[in-house]
Amino acid sequence: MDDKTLSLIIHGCNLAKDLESNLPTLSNQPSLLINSCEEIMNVFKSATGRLRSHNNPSSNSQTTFNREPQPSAIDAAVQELIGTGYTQAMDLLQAQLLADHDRKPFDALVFPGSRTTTTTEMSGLGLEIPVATSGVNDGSETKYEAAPLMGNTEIPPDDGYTWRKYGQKEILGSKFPRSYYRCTHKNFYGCDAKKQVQRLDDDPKTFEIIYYGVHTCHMSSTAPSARPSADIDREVLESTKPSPSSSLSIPLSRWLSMDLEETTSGKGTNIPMDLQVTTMYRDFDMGSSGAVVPDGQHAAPECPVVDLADAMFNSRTFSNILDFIFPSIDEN
DNA sequence: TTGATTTGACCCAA
DNA sequence: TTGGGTCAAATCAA
Repeated sequence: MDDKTLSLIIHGCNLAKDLESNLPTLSNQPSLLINSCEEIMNVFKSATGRLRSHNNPSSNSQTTFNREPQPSAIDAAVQELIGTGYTQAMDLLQAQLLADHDRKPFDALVFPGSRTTTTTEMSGLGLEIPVATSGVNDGSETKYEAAPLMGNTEIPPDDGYTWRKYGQKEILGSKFPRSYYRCTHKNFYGCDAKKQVQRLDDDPKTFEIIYYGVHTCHMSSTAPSARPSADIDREVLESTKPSPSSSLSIPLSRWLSMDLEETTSGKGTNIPMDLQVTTMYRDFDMGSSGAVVPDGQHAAPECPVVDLADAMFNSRTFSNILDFIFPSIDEN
């Protein structure tokens, strides 16, 4: 797979993520929604076309696709992407691209201090790949997260918890003010979790989020709403039939991912549902931009669209889903 | 009406 | 004294 194909796939994922984050505002603008969906479909269509043509380099026709894989280091990474997990495969892809080509596929942005790295710019398309990393300090945990590319870029990305802003201060030597948040349920459940959010001086598109304390609100049997969506999903998936009219607020794409998960598990994969769910959260724990929750609490994945992609990529019926979404590729 | 945000004031540690 | 964290009244929005 060449860089452009990789760029297309990542671009599609980012577009889907942007669409998800702007669903509340776009829900009453069907024409914009249609345009966004079509754009995403076109990107993935181009990517699948390139992937299939790449698998058949001997063919002169671009309308006939050889489904037999042509093994290579990069193709192996693609297979990994489809077969196991998005995050792991992206790591593998990056490592192999670094090894195969004498250049960096992504520009690594190294933050000061003890933090690790995050990837940002994809060559060619100017794509941003927010990969949050964290460092643990004295009882606090620091996380770096990219600002939304669309919509209100002033607010930090949702991490699955509900926060109430209680202060904002100009910080000496910093260009941007620091915002102070506490858990919405502090008063009712005594939840002492707090966080401080501040934009980086040298990268205004990145938030530095410092978490203090542990969420105790979701431990109360009477406090369901503050729990991260990961926990909510786990329970919903374990129930027999989730209902979108539940009082719990779950983003549309998460329901989509659930439906896909149910669909794939019921259509021939022998993987138990519980194992599949575990795999999905394991993948989130291993990287990407999942929320970091102090003291080992389960992080709430905040990329529901990646959830969807993960469900697709983890599915053995992935190609069937693609055929369903992009039927014209084979028809042409 | 209720809950969230804003913002100036207050408190405290260095 | 100063800077950072928090409080709380005023304001805003759903």
